[in-house]
Amino acid sequence: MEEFARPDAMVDAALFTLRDGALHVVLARRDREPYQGQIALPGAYVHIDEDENLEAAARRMLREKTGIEVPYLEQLYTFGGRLRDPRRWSLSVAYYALVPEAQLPVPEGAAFQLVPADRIPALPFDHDEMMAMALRRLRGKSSYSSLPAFLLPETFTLSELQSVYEQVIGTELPKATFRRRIEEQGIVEPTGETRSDGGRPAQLYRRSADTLKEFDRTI
Amino acid sequence: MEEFARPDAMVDAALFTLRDGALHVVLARRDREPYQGQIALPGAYVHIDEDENLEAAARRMLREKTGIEVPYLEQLYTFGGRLRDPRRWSLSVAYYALVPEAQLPVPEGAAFQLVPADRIPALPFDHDEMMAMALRRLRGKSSYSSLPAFLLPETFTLSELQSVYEQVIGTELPKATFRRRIEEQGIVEPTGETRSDGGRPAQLYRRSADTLKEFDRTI
DNA sequence: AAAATAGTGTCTGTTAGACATTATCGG
DNA sequence: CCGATAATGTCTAACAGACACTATTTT
Repeated sequence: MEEFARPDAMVDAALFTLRDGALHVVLARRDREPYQGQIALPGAYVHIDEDENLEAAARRMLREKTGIEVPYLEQLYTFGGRLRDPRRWSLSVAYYALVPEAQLPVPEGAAFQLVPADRIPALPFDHDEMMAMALRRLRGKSSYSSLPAFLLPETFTLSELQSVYEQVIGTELPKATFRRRIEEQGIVEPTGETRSDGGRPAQLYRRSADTLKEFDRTI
Repeated sequence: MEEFARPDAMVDAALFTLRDGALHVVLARRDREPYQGQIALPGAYVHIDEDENLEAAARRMLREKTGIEVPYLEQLYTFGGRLRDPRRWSLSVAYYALVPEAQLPVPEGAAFQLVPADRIPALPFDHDEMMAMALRRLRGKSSYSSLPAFLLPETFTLSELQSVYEQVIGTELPKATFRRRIEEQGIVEPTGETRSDGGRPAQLYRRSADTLKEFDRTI
C-alpha cells in the first residue's frame, strides 16, 4: 500500500450562547504555540486512539475546554491547506454549537470567555473565516428552522422564543406572524404551566423534539 | 511540540451531469484495495506536497479521474471515523460537482461510468451516505438558487432551464411562475440570439454570473 | 394551414404583515 | 382602576399557481 504524508487533523468549534438576552460566543485563550496567549476558537487535534469519529472529537474537545456537553452540535465546514497553520499542512473540521445560558458555567478565571457576537476581535489562523461562516449559518438556518430554540432553557414563553429569534437573526419580527408560523410548524408544545412577568401570565412551552426541525418551505 | 498519530485524509466527490436530459452521477471503478474492482465515488488521498488546499485536492482528483475541470464544485461534508475505512482511522472531505453534458468526455472504456441518479447501486465505504447527502443538498439548494444552471451549456433557453430544474428537483413547475421567478432573481441574462426547435424560436440566455446565486427568500 | 414551441395575460385563493382588540395578571 | 404583558382577531396588499390566450416559427 502506498504511503502519503498526512496533514494534521483538528477540530474547532464556535460555541454560541445567550448572555443577558444577547448572542455571545465562547472564545478560549491559547495555552501553547502558535499564537500562545491569544484568543481563538476552542480546538484540538483529532485523537485517533480516543475519538470514535469526528463529531466525538468535537464533543470531547468542547468537554475538555468548557466542561459541558453541548445540546446542539453541527458540522460547519472543513478548512484545509498548506498555509492555514504556520507549522505545516493542516485541516480543521469546524463545528458550531448552541448551549443555553444556564448550562454554561460562569467563567471565573476559566480558560474561556464570552464575547458578544457583534464584537468578535480578530482571531488567529483562519478563525475569522470560521467565525463569519458560523454566524452566517446560524443566522441563515434560524430563519427557517427551530435552531434558536436550542439557546433557551427547558421551558420558555413564546415571547422569549421570539426574542431569541430576533436576537439571532438581528431583525424584529411581527408578533402575530411569528406565532402563526411557530404554531403551524409544530416546533414547540405547551407544557400546561404558565409564568407571569408583571402582566398576564404566559403559557410555557418546550421544544417538541430534541432534533432540529426545518420549516416547510413553499419555494 | 506534541505529536499525534494522524488520520488518513482524502477527498471524494459526487460529480453530476445531464445525459439525455436526465440527472446522472459519475462513478469510478476502484483500481486498488480495498473494494478493488467495485464501483465507488471517485476519490484520492490529499497530497500535501502537491495540493495547496482541500478544494485544489478535489479538483486535481477529478482532473486525474475524469479529465475535466469542473465549473461548479462545493464542499459537502466531512466524514471521519475509525471504521469508515477498513484499514485505519480516516477522514474524507466530500464534495459535489456539476458539469454540463458536453464537457464530460464519453466514457469509452474509460475508468468511470455514468449512472442515473435514481438508480445508484450500493457503494463501498460510507459512499452511500455521501451520495444521499449530495443528492439531498443538490435538490434542496436547487429550489432556491441558480445551481441547476451549471448543468447547462454556455447558452440555453428558458424551457431548457425549466426542464433541468424539474429534472433535479423531481417535480413539475408551473411555467408562468418559473419564468417570473427566474426573471426577478436575475440569475440569467438574454444573449440576444434565438434558437428554434420546431416552433417559435426561443430567446437564448446565459448565466449572468459564474458564481451561484441564491434567491431572495421572504422567510 | 397545421403543428409545435415560446411567451404573456388574467383570475382567484392564500397569506404575510400591519394594526387593533381582547384577555389576564399584579399592584 | 391602571399598567403591563399575553394572546387573538381583522383587514389589505401582494403573490403563487391555474389556466387560457397570443405569438412566431417550421413543415
